[in-house]
Amino acid sequence: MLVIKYQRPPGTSDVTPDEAGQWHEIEASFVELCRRHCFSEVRTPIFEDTELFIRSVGSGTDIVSKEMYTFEDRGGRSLTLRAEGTAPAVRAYLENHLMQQDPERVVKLYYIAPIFRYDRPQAGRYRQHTQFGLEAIGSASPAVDVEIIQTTSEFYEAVGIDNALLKLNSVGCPECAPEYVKAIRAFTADKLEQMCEDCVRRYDENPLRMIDCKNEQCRAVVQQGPTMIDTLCQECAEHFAQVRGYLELLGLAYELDPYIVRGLDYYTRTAFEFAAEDIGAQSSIGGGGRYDGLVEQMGGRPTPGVGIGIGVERVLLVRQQLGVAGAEPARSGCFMVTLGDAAWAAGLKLAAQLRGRGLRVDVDYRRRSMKAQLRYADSEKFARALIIGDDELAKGVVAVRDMDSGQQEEVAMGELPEFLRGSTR
RNA sequence: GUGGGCGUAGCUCAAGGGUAGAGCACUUGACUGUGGCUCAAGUGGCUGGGGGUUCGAGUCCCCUCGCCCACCCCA
Repeated sequence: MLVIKYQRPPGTSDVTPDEAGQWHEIEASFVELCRRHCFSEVRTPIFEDTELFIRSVGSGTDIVSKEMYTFEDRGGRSLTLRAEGTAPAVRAYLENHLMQQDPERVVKLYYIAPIFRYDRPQAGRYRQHTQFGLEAIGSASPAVDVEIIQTTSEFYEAVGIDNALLKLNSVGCPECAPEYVKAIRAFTADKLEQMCEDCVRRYDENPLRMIDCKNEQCRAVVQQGPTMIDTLCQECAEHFAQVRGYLELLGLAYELDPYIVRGLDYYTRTAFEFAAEDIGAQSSIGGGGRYDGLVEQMGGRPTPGVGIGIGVERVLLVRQQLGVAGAEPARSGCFMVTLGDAAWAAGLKLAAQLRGRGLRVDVDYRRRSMKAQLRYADSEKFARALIIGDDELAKGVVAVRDMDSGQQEEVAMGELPEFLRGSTR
């Protein structure tokens, strides 16, 4: 075997020509939905000031404490490869004054961006992955939460995913969230001996993590206890009720899941996640929520916001699992089949001319036999073979062969662009 | 970061101490200028890498790299 000297870094992947079509397909679906819903694209640098992520995501989170790709540049700045999509979008919102002096303007942004996290790779989890993201900054209206959810839901449907399950929760605000922490601590205090080691540790360090523990015994305990929804303050409870009302108004199905905890500190109120089955342990194909304190925390005026990140590689996994992977590419374009040196030269010239007219044309640089050229034209799904040999040259024609039907006719060389126009891209 | 499984041809997989194989794909031919079907032949391997045991190692042992699965975490 070929000795391969260099390999991709762990947890990264190449999108090969075979797969690129699928990427284009789902990117096009996403962009089209963003257009309909009036989200505008924002493109931010692939790295940011390290502090941006620490301050927004939270220094205690796994992302910040052990998953960031952080490095120092030659000027001594600490930079970090984009670990998350929301913080850079909010930074760009503030830095470019996208609110245009109207702090209540609803700024709807989308991005398609690689995200980097140092983690142990496994199916559906990579060190570089791609997120399609939506952010709506400037409004606290629960209808905005629902538009984010709706747009995402429409996206899944557009790319053939019909089994995405929306899980919904509210994590409250800085007023009421601590109440829940107190409540769950109080409830579990005398039940720790029934719970796993991790949860005993979490009791002190991060009690919220106890509620999404997968251990069955822990679940049994937690399910008897209070839920976040029970301890919401009146404003948060009202907001959440309205989110649910809008979801119902728009006919969006969801499942209440009081055990969703988001791993980033900036989330407030609405938290949601889209889950798909059968792609392994990493079943979340999109997740997000509201972040009403983030803009202010990053130096802006108090401004509410809500957004989502969609895991593109996981979307592709689900499509593969469901068998909806891209349609067979239709036959297209022309393959130039030439015999002999004079025909080869004429073919090159003709190919250039046809490409100038917008047609897709390739030639056989290997100068192989006619049989080999036709076999190649067939296997590469060309719609037409343009055959030129001494006979055709003498008559000033090209034999145009339809690769589906096998029908062939001679067309005068000068009339070829006209003949092919529209019929063969 | 912890535990477990797996790395053999471009792809999917055989061979479990004694000459590395099959199917598909690719190339060529049967068909002197006509693809898809059929038949035949051919190209293609330092068996992931390094070390060890042995007369002899895909095969046994150690190290290493990578992939997969679970934990954890997240999209």
